[in-house]
Amino acid sequence: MAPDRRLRPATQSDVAREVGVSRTLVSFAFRGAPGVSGETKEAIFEAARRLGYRPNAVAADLARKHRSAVGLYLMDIRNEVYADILSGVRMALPQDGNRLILSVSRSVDGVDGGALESLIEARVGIIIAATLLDPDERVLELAQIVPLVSVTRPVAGVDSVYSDDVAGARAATEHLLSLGHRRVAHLAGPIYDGHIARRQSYEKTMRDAGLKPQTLAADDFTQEAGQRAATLLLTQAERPTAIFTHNDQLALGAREAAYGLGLAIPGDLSLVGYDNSRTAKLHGIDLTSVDLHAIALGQAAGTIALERLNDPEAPVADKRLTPELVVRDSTAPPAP
Amino acid sequence: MAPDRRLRPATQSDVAREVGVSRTLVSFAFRGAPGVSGETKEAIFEAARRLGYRPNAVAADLARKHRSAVGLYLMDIRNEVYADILSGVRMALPQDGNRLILSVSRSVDGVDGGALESLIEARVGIIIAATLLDPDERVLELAQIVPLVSVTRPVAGVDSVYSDDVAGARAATEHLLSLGHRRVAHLAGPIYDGHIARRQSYEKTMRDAGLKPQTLAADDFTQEAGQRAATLLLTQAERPTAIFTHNDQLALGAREAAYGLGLAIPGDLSLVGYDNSRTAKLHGIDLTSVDLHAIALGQAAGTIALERLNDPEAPVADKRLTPELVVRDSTAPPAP
DNA sequence: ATGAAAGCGCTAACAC
DNA sequence: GTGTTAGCGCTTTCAT
Repeated sequence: MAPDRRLRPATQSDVAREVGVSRTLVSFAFRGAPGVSGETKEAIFEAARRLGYRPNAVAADLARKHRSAVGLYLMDIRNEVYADILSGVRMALPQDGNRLILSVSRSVDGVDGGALESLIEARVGIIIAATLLDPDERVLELAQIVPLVSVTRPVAGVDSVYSDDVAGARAATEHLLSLGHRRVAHLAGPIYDGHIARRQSYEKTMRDAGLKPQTLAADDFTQEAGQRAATLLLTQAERPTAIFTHNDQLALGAREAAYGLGLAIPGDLSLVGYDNSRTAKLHGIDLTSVDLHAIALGQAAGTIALERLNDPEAPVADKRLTPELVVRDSTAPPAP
Repeated sequence: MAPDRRLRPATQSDVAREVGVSRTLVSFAFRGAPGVSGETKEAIFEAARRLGYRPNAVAADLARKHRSAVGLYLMDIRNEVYADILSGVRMALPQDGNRLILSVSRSVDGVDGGALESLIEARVGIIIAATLLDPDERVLELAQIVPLVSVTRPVAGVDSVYSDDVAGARAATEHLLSLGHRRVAHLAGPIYDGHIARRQSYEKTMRDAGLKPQTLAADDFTQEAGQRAATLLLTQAERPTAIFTHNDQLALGAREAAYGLGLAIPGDLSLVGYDNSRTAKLHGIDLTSVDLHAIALGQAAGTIALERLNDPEAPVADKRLTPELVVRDSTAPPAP
């Protein structure tokens, strides 16, 4: 039967007392610091095991006046992109050493739950945030409180890792235009200052082609919101022959809306998403989508976070990756 | 310009000095403890705001010898079920008060990253774990180190909240049998002691009907693993006319495998998943699936966690919810 | 209503 | 190689 650690977890003092040495040695032993004889070390580990001692990383950070935990903020746990970013971040962090504390904003009910706040209170040393929706000034303020790496969105003066949304949205829009579409609509996410590059790039591309952009903002980033908004878009007098959406979830919603109205894809409506999620690849879905290389994004963010942790004075990082349009069967020339 | 808190975040002492009172009063004020005059309180909050003081929840926990953070372990961030559980847990936790620290096991690459371990090191007061794959004894050991609530899986002697997998798997299997299928296969997840109720229930249901069960374990819980395993299943001499899978991701993989082999669903193959995920509901996917009410599961777990935190001596909770089979177009009678 | 002092589990000089 | 001591930011008796 294991010792009952529930009442009072063993501490370094307990281990020290058990072995008959000072707390310092126990501390040194556990951190692999030099200056502990092999024998003592053995004895310490032995006693620690027996007592069920586990280092208290939190107290250690407090004493060290140095926060080793990295906080990862994810905007939307239901979006695969964020799972990929998490994966990437993990790859970049050393196996042990840095603890990773997660915090997600909206999960299904749109409840924020003070996700960022909880990271700050947990006293992480740095926050990797994907995706921040706040205005730039607010992000800068946050970065003042705790070092921040902004992922998927560039913020001047703050370490940023992102995909070139301008290029991605342009590629998507041009793909539709090159197929012969003229009434190409854009289904945007909710309006947030920091998240409008795709929309702007779409609108510019349309105007450059001499066409009138039509953007509709959904009230959320979810499939349901996409369905609601797309229904509006598709029941207009002159409905668009193609829709480019801010993300795949919105595209899937638009897809449901189209089928609900009896429209075929790509026969009556071409559809381009953004994220290149796993669902987009399914047989029968075959959604044309822009891949933003989320795993690479996460990896870069993790690396930058580590550097920032080690050197607060390092120059601000600004890393931009190039997205890639993946063409599938949801896009085709418009019906004649 | 905001004060630069990066160099040294303001502490209670700073605030106390600023106001000209003792640290104790600042502490009292921030916790709403009685015994601080209205005026002093005002002055303290004012100074705190000016200095950009933020309470250090971690240090507070240390001093209080009481851990207020609740840790949430999620097995698979790419599975919607876990996003729903997170939502439910959040609903149950009071807005402020308890910090929620997340930790996920496999994200995309199967890297564990010591997810549970990191929760323990973060010194959470209780861990809500969904889904633990370890054998019962190991779970009991863990629960010794820190109170644990097991979600989606019952463990004797440990607070548990789960869905009735036996009933769910039976309903799924019986549905296929009632359609007239006789060669019904089961695509299970990787073999873990704690996660075999669905498989066992399927096998029992088959035998009770006088049929021979055929179970194949995928090497992961992912769509890719499902596709690999299902390809094996479907290229046998006598291929099954129906497959019941451990979860929706495996079902989606089986779906890809079927299409890859030129088989129609449900014409040549009936398919039943588990989770009733959003993808299952998509037009063109229409996957028959078992809903385990993940949000309710999370809510119950959160409630139980709070109770356990307040009363370590409370009787062990065992809460079982009833799942529900949702029939869609992926199931039909077998071809004659 | 307010403050002094001890202590939470740990690290980090600095002695010996 | 080992021990002493003074914190880290906070809570909590116990005085005043």
